[in-house]
Amino acid sequence: MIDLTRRALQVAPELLGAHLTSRVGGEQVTVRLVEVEAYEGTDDPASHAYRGERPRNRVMFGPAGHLYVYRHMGLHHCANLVVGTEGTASAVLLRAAEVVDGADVAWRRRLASGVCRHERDLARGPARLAVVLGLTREHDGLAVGTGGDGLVTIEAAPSGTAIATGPRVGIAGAGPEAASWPWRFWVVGDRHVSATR
DNA sequence: CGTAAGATTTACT
DNA sequence: GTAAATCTTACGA
Repeated sequence: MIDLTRRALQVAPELLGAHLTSRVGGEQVTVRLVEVEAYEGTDDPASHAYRGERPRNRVMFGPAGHLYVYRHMGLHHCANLVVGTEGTASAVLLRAAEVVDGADVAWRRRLASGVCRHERDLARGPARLAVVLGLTREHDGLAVGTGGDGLVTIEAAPSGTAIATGPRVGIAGAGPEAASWPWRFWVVGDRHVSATR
């Protein structure tokens, strides 16, 4: 199993290929993570925790293994897995995944709050992934189980997944330096990785 | 208290 | 390719 008490930069690549199961809302969906980004808290200009603890981001300052879910652009939700030790505000943004179980539920949720044509786009992008998993602000702070128990659980990937790295997406406003750091990780060649504009 | 900008997605020209 | 949707948080006055 993955040790979530290390910093995001170290945990993020290990989450690729891992299976995440959500039983939120009484329905089960399992995805295989194919794209994530690391955010390092108060030292990272692109992190929501950069300017210190706030009501919205307080979960990131807590212990590892909890969800940080935020609302973005009024309409969307994005989910992070809080890692690191208490007080570091380290987190990993879940950007894209492949649905491996509960596809019927995933399709229903996506079509209910938007449009989706291809299986490839089911969970391709952080907000889409949150929809598929049924996660909203209500689930901010929810504990993530690592032993198969809980509303949301995560299961380590078999090792050997080929990984690529690159700059994070959509953080130009945080400055050119942070925007250049290769803190985005994805599975090489996987079609479910999100498109970058 | 008012305003600006945002870890995005979708629709339209 | 470009813009609109939509609302919360954050920051300045």
